[in-house]
Amino acid sequence: MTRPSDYTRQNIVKAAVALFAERGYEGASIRAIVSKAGANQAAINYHFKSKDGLYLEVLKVAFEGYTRFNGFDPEQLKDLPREEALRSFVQQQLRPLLARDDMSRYVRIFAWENVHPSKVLRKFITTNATPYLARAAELVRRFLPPDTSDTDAACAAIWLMGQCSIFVRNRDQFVQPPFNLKIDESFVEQLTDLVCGLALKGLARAA
Amino acid sequence: MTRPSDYTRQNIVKAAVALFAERGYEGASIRAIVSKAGANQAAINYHFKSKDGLYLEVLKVAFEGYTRFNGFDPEQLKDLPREEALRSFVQQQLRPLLARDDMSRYVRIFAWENVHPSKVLRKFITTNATPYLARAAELVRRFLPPDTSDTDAACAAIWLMGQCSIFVRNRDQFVQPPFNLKIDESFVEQLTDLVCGLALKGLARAA
DNA sequence: TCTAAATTCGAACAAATGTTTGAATCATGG
DNA sequence: CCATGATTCAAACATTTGTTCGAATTTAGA
Repeated sequence: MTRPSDYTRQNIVKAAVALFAERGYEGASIRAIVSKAGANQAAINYHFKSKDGLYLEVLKVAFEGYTRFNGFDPEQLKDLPREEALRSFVQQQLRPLLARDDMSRYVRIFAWENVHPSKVLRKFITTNATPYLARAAELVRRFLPPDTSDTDAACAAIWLMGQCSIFVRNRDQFVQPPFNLKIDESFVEQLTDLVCGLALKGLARAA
Repeated sequence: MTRPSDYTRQNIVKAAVALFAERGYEGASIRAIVSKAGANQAAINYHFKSKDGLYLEVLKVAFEGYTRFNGFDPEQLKDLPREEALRSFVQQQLRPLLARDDMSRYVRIFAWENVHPSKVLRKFITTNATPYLARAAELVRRFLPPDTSDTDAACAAIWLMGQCSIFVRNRDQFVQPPFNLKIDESFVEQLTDLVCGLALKGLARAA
């Protein structure tokens, strides 16, 4: 592809990521997006065929960026002692708290998708979340009795992720009053210790 | 007020609750709402002044219904042993899983508000969530060392609520494939045991 | 340099949105 | 029964929405 057209294309995607994250799919108009991108209105339909097409591209970018940043390597975790593997997992789950703007925008886009899943991502989740959850369940299972049912293991994995996601999801609200949490590296480290310690001991005692 | 006008008013609110829950504030058009309510389009502006006014009314109804159903009595919990108080709290947090349609709609409306807080609810939260979190922190504090900081206690309370909210929030997704959880009374009871047991042991060991 | 394709641009389109209007209908108290 | 206010209704309003169009401009290869 040519250089200048790629430039406006990237600009549009970048602006779209910001606006979709801030206002959701329906709340972000293409006029607002092209305005922020400094591009023409018809450029969206030219480059992405439609608003849906742009959104799909944004979802790809967000998912790719998120997994590359946050993705945990199941093979790597398998070689670690279960306690260290758990801590590594929790650490990765909490990592977006410290991430720069792009990452928090990706998180927000997925939060939107969570309350109103698009048909596009629904399939996406069905094929991608399953192995992800399965790996998390496998990790948790190392702490549970051998005869634990698949449902119980899945629930335990969800339970573990919930402990992290509530902080990641509501990060922006916790920073403001009345909570006033100062989210820096030291806080996240502290939080990792807290979550990890509590979850670990809970799991260990359950075993 | 007169009887018939109250009837259409209630119909509109009921339809609005359903549609705001399903599609969010912007996704639910007033034409769709009045159509579902079997009312005239101008009725919304007549009864609620504007779409914003209707939404504010819906938020009131949702919050009132939610707290009446889910609200926990701090005085009552104080008299219980800390383990029973914790279990009661978890039980209340998970209760919406079993609730009938109205309650799950309220939960969904708050989920929308969570990704995109309206100015209306932002103040609302600031004044209402604070005491709620404070009470939860107080409950959790009974398991923590006496010198635990306020921030740590608040984090522990958030941590506890996160374990429940992930199930309540994503209830609809967990029912469908690939998760296929069967959410009935026995499951919720089981889940309460799981969450409560894991959290309890985690907290107890931390103390 | 010249040509053909790729890209940008402003304008217009149809559809959907929240709101307002004024007449019609209803309920209610004198 | 009648008159006054409350309520409903269909229609139209002004905006905003996503999309399409054709001409203008830019880019890249011969």
